[in-house]
Amino acid sequence: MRINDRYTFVLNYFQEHMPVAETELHYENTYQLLVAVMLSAQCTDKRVNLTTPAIFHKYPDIVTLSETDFDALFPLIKSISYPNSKARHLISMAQMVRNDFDGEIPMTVDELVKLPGVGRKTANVITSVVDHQPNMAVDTHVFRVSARIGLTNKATTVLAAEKQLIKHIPKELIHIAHHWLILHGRYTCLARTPKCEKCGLTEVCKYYQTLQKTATPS
DNA sequence: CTCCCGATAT
DNA sequence: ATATCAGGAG
Repeated sequence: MRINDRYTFVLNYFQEHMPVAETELHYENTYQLLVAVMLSAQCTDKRVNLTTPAIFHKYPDIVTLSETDFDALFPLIKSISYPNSKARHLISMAQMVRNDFDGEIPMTVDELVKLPGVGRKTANVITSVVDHQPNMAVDTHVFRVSARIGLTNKATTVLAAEKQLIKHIPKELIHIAHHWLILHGRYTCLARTPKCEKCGLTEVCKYYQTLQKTATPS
């Protein structure tokens, strides 16, 4: 199957079968989204959502977050993955936004990645979700699902996967396709035990085809 | 490349 | 017991 036909099939499937794609991180503004995404590294959204209400109550904006210290913030995120790194990064991030960006969270990838704790994936999420810029954030789900269903061809790095996805997905669909891939990965195309019997993409899925070949006949 | 690093599913 | 979770820094 040609690569363009593959993309068309997958995007049409998501368009018709995926419910309204919304991020499951809870947030009410750009500041809260940035904090939530920074906390979500190697952690489930569900667990992040358990911790953010207390954080947003105690630190309602960049200024209050920039004025706190490690010992005050750490207890609020100690049950998240990598709490030490994330506590330090959150405070340093808020201080840099105040000092170098006039207190406003920047809205370009190049500026966002200068913030401590903010990498390319987080910067792509912020600019895509908040400003609808045609950027594709490649997280663990997007990377895995894209490889399995053949949207990315031999991409060994997230950057290579990002470039291929950007090249083939229409600009106006990129930010929603990002959510489609995440939700598909989270609820159907699971990392360890994918629910192929509930997936409508098996006919184009390279991973599924391989499973059929190697399956021991019963 | 390694390290960070708690909670949950399998 | 081990794999995985909206990754990033050194």
